[in-house]
Parts: sequence; C-alpha cells; structure tokens
Amino acid sequence: MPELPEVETICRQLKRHLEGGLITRLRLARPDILRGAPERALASVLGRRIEKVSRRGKLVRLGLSGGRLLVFHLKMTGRLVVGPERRPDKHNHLLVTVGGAGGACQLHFDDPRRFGRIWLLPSAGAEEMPPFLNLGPDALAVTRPDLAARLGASSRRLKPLLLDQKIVAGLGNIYADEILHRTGIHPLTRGRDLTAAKAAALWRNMRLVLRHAIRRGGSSVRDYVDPSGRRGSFQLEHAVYRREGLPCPRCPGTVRRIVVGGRGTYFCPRCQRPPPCGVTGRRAGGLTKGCP
DNA sequence: AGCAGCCTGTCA
DNA sequence: TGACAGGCTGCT
Repeated sequence: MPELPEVETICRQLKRHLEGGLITRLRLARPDILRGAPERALASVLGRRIEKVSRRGKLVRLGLSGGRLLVFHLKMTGRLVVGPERRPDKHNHLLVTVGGAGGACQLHFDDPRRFGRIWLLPSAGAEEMPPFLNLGPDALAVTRPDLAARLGASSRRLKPLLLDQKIVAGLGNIYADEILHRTGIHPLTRGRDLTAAKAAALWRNMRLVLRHAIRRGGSSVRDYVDPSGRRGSFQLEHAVYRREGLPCPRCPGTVRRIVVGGRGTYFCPRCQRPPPCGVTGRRAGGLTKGCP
C-alpha cells in the first residue's frame, strides 16, 4: 500500500538509477493496464532519455525526452523494482531496459493484484488529463490556508476527506489515521467543524508525519519494498494503524478500530475526542441529543 | 454519500 | 475455505 512516503522513497531511488538513461527495450506483458495511449504507441518511447523522475501524490512520473511522460500508479500491491537485467516474474506487467553510463539496468513494474496502472501521455498538457485531472495539491505542497479551506468547505467526515485525492493528494489509510491521531482529532469529525487551530495543527502534523516517514523509508506493513528490495521502518512507529486493542502511545487509552466509508479506521477514543454532534464511533446516540 | 467491483495473497 | 485487505472508478 504505497502512499506518499513510500512513493517518495521509490522516486528518490529511481532518480538515482534511471535519470539520464536511455530506454532501449520495452515489454508490456499486460496491455490492459496501459492508459492514455494505445499499446502500439509504446514503441515511440524507445530510444528516448529519462530526463526527470518526479512524484505527485502517489503517482510516479518519468519525464522522457521528446515530450513524453510515463506515469505509474502502484495502487495497493504494485512495485517498481530496479536492478540488473533479470527474468521477469509472473506478476510483471511492464519491463523497461535502460542503458546508462554504468551499463544497462532494468525497471520492473510488478503487481500481483493488477490494480496498478500505467499512462503514456504527452508531457504538454498532461496535468489536464487523467490521472492528473482532478488531482488535488500534493500533501507536502499544499499550503496551510488552502488545506484549511478545502477541509472546511465540506460536511464530509475527515477520514474520507483526507483519503480523497481531489482534496489533497498522497494520503492513504495508514497516514490519514496516523495524522488524525497525532492531532487529536476524531476521524468522524466533519470538515466544516474543524476549528482554525485544529486545521492548522492538522496541516503541521501532516507534514511532520509524512517527512518523518520518508526519513524511515516509508511503512512496510505487508509487502512494500523500495526499488532495491529494502523495507521501510516507519511501521515500527505507527501509533494507531493496525494496533487495535493495544495501548495508545500518547495517553492511557486503548486503540479502537471502526469502519468509515468502508475503510478500517484506527484511533484512540480517549485522546481523539468525538466530534461535537456526531456519531461516537460506538453507536449513534447520547451525544447527538440537543445538538442543533 | 455510500458501496460494488476490480484483483489475489494472506490469515483466521 | 472464506473473509479481508484497500485505492480508486463508476454506479445507484
């Protein structure tokens, strides 16, 4: 489940290994995961140079010479692996051979669940087409007032709001829960009910948690590894994610799990106060009485 | 706004 | 062996 910190870690590695290299061979094993251009258009990528590796939200961009962009979304189980030439494994979807100053290497895009997608786009105007169309500002680029405005304009609960890539791009289930916990906000709080102080703290903690997770190489909860096969270590510092029944690290409370918008949501009911007039997380009632 | 569907590996 | 995991699209 690569989210912003994992994708950032991946990008930094790809940058080191791929930037400046020439694409000498391509093998698309599963044409159905390619979007934005027909399969035959992939041939036009041969011989182009990988000029710039970048990230926006959870998307990885390879900027190619000649105005092309190769974009990857890893979704849940996708992996980008770089290394010496080797046989593709059975879950390989795209194999790119890159010639560089230090000899050839290969980029493998593998995804056992096949949720992952690849786009081939013209770099001019790419921001106005899928998958960038409707994508909100990156979680590490959004300004404090912009985030406050985006959350405050909505009556939706904060958990689904933070997961909505149109609001802010890069957060997934792990970091949404960790950020809400660190800020002491109940996941069912509605966006419009955020106080200015809480919105500011949320922005600060979002940056803090994401930056710290990047320093740890991301979270390896189940099978995430970076392009060199190394696991991250931020999972060791998760305060709530997948810690149901365990003590909250910040207060004497116990971590609970509820389902919000179909997603498992972990929080501490003691230090993440219930929203003023909302559901408590157990069952509706009690607190809602008397609220306008 | 909420949920099925896409997928398959993993765990109870 | 069946439920579950979850990012995102598209449907209701």
